[in-house]
Amino acid sequence: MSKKVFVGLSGGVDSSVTAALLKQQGYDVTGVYMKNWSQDLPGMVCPWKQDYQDAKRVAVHLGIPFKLYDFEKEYRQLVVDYMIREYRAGRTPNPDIMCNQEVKFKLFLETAIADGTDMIATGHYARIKDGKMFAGIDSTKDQSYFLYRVTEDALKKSLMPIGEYKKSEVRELARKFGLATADKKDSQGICFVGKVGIKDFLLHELGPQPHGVIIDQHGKKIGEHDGALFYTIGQRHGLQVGGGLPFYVTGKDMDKNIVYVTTDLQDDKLWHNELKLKEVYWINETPKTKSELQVRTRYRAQLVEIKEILFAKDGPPESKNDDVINILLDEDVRAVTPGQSAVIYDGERCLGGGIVY
RNA sequence: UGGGGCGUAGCCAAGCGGUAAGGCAACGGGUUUUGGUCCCGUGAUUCGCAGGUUCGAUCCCUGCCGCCCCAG
Repeated sequence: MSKKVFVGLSGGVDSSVTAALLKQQGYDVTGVYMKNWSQDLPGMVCPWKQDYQDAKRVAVHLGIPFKLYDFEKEYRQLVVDYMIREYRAGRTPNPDIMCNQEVKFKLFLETAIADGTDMIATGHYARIKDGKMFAGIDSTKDQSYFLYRVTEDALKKSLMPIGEYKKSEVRELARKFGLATADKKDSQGICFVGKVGIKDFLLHELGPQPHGVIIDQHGKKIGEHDGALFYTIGQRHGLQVGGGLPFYVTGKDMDKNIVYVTTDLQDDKLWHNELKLKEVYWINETPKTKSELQVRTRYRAQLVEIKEILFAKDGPPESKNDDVINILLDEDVRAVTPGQSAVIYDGERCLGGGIVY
């Protein structure tokens, strides 16, 4: 009897092709639409119904069973609340990483297993071999960055067939399979916030924030902001201040409600050759200190060579000793941002990573 | 109320007699399963105001208004 696999169908091309490929490979495939968010937001109608229908259409076309898992409550709690909490603390979270860690590869996996499947599958551009994770073949679409907090155990029960293909090939396959989603535009932005934009979403959730001052590299006040929590390190637009050169955010003081900026692209405050990470997670074994490793500080960014990893004894007060590390780099990296993730690679292999603090 | 300088789009800023550069911001679009970055596109019938000289003025002259600096 063939292996049972539940494929997360989002209504997009990638997951559609994932299901088609697995079926072609002889798996006993079931399509599952995860309903994580359905609420309309000011200026945007939530596309979940459309996505659900597209997912169902694909399932029907492929002749596979189709299910709906309603995770709205959990998603709100695990992903959205986390995101809001982080922004309030002045950090810049990555909700999609949290979504993969807590929802797709934990809640969905557990629910699906309990529902009788052997494995799950998703339309991620990454490769899994023996519980190890590797970058997708298409380096321009590689999504392993978003998956570094998925456990080895979960990976062993997961399939990501799309990781073996380039995006253009996936589109081609979709057409070949006759999938309705073949030419559907790629989704972007946080899945649920979508077109609205993070600032509008936070404004909607938290209401107007106290305004404060914007101070440049010379200590001079150059304008006012409408809430420090809306701004992130490295950010250029949205400050509403002009004149001469563009301003980039270099830091924030949440207590004083100050946003610091600079016009100097070489400003020391914009560049770092050391990363302090907390909540460090290794997918498999903990690597040796001085191996030849690389790190990525944002999605699709170039890998940067690591000079040394120091397993720190002290970290931020709330963290345990063994999940804090310092990474020394060979070159400077721009706009290292607290709350964001730094993901560690050994070439194509994704080893794990941590959260900048 | 002696001397000097300046007033060009929301901001910075070139032009100094020939029919308004550029940058920032903003807005629109593109890239992107986080935030951000990045790329492309869009602005003044008009140059503080009022007169004058000239074929023609943002550029020259006069007056007024506003601002800055030095000196009292």
